[in-house]
Amino acid sequence: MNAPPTPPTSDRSLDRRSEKARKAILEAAMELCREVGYPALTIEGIARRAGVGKQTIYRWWSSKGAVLLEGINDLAGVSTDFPSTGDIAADLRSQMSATAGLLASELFEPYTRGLIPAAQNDPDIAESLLEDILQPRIRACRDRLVQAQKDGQIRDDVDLADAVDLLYGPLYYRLLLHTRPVDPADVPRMIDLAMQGLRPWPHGAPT
Amino acid sequence: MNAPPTPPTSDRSLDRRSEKARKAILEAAMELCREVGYPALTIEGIARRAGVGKQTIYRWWSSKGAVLLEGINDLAGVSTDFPSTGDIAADLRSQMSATAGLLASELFEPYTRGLIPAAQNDPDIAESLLEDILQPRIRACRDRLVQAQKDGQIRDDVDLADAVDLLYGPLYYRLLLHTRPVDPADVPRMIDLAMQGLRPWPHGAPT
Amino acid sequence: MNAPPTPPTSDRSLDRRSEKARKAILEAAMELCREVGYPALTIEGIARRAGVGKQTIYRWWSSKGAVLLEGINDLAGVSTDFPSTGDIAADLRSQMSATAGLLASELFEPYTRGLIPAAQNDPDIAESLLEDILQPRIRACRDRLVQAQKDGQIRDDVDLADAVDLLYGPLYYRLLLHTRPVDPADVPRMIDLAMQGLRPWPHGAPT
Amino acid sequence: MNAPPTPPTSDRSLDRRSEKARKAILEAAMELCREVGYPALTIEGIARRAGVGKQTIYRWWSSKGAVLLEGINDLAGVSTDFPSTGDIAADLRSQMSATAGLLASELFEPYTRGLIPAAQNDPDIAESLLEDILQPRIRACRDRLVQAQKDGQIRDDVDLADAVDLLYGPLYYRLLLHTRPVDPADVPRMIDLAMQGLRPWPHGAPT
DNA sequence: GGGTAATCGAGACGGTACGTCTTGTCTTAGG
DNA sequence: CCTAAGACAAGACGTACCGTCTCGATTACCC
Repeated sequence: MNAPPTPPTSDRSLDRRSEKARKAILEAAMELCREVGYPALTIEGIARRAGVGKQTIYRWWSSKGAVLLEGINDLAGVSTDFPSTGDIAADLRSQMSATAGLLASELFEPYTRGLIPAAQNDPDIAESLLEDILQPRIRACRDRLVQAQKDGQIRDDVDLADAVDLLYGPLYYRLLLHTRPVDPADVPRMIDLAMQGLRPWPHGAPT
Repeated sequence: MNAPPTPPTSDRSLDRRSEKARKAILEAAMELCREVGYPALTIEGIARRAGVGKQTIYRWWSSKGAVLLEGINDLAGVSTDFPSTGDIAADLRSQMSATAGLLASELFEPYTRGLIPAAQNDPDIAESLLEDILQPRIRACRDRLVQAQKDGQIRDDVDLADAVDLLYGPLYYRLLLHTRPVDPADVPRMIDLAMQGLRPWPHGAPT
Repeated sequence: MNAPPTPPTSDRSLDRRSEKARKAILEAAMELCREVGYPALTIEGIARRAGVGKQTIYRWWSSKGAVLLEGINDLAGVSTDFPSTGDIAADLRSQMSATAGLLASELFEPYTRGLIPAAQNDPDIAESLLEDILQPRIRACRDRLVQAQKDGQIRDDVDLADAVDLLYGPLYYRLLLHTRPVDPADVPRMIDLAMQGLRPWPHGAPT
Repeated sequence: MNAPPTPPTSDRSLDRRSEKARKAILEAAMELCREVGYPALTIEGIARRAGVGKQTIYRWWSSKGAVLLEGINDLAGVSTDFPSTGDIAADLRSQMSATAGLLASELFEPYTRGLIPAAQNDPDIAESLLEDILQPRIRACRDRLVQAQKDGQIRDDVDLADAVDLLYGPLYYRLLLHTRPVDPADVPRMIDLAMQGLRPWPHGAPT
């Protein structure tokens, strides 16, 4: 789906695409999504703000969601690596606090307000979102958990995909259902909880 | 926000509102949202399918999201009570499996595809969704956890709001980010994980 | 068409129609037509301004044109009589100057802006307008012309229906085509012209 | 007001306007006005029949009246010239009979039923109607009358604007007030009347 | 270093939906 | 039974965008 928008890694000297227009479009889309929200975000509006013809957008992207996706990608950059100090709890704390900070930042509103909603109704967006944005980060986390399990810091019988869900789930739950705002300060407490569990002691010991 | 749609319990003799139209609208909206998705859901389309004038929708609801909200509310009914057998893990399993089943059911697609996305961009929807749909269920869960804590089945120092996030987070994470489909069969495993935590017993046992 | 709106001559004590509502409606309609023009005149608007239910209008009149018709009728009153001093030119001058004054008056805008236009597209309005408003006045003029012809002040071979057209035509021509505003001061000149004709002398006499 | 609808004489290479759409719109509007009348004439209806988006109408015209105006203009064409045989009465007869024929023709119903009524309530329409349709014809008539006056066929003291009113007034009077249908056969009689006047020859003069 | 082909800004086009307004009918209370 | 009030199905209003299309005017490649 995202094929035409040649990624920066490919040979840009072979296409006549205007990098200036591309940047103006992504920036305009991100700004507008923050200002007016995703439903009111409009291809015409993006073109107007970017000083670009509508066709230039339609030529390279298939929907406003696809534009935002590329915008977020540019924004999120490549930092998918996970710290590895040897202490899994500490590493989770540092990485996930940063993540929580990003999710709560207004810079990432197009992600929350636009992409995740769009993904619920557009399989192409859903796939790109998962593949391009989420999976690299999930994989990085998972790799770190594998190491932690080898190090004996995580029980051997724990399915690490489940572990990722347990760690990141609460973050997105608060982000998307608005029960409580996402707050990096809460992250360490939640990590402790996930590590220790709710149960008072090993297995059903004394009353 | 949901004030005008007087619930059937209030004095309908002073209310000239047509119950027939109301039902036709809610049903049409839910159907259409499932069929064409939330972005393509249209007030005009709802009116057409319901055999109703557009004004009749605008008179009582402020947006397509508000219509869906009432539709989901009718659908979800009043069953917010939580089982209480004395075994918290068993109770969570039975309740949360049911919840996972609903979330995965296509009947609830308007909730996933429509309401949660809409809530990201419309504070009124967000508030009603939280107040009318989520909070009653969260409260019910929380009350059960309070009991469990009293019974010594949950550590005393656990913040129960955190506990709710830890339990329900993974469900919504999978639902909305599409990393893995929501599956009731996975629920017991996730509950065990949340109860026990990731960490191996500190040299045998905890406190 | 105008049957239900019982004329003031019939027994109003036998119907339960509210005279208060009737007057309020007529007045509101005339005012609004002057204020916003005929196309923007609305049954709802009339009802609102008159403090009356819409049904009360629909019960007694078939269209906004019919309301105006009755309003104009009330306004124009019964004075259809033509002066008869023995001098036809003088009588025409006095009568037609008054007519020109009325037509130019803003009180009669609903007639110009509403009824005459409406009559072009609604045969019922056209008929009532002709029968109730115009014909009585045309007849009065014609009767006076008959007398003048008997008195030798008008050629015997003149068709008096043509004469009426010749006299009143220029008035309505200016009124409705807006070539020049209707001005009572111009009336005597036009009457002289109609009486004398354009031709320099009897029949082609000297150069 | 008629500025945007660039006439075919101007530089169409800079004008991206679709001539096909323009023609379809004018034709549809004229047809519909004849079929359903002016009040029931609708921009949506015109667009539907013309197979055109509504915006394409709103882009170039300000109201349904403006569309009809252009349609009538296309229809009436450029034939504003007046015959000049030397006999003013004969020339008036030939020209005004033709005019009466047009006014009575159903082709011109949009003019009678639509434009003239619209002009009563819309100053823009009134101005364009006068400027684009009426004045050229009035001027042509007037010029012919000037010649006739020079030729001694019209009294020197006659104001020729008055003369035009006297000649055309009766036509429009019958057309718009529906006292009698407009009939080209009546034209010569009315012209004779206007030329000779109503008054008997001063002391019995003519034949 | 001109030819040429794709891209650019611009914006008209046929459409669909918006949210508002009015239509004419119907129902409800109150006098 | 008439009234004021106002809900109802219907549909037009004028506006905003959709996604496609056609214009010249760059622009940057290739020969």
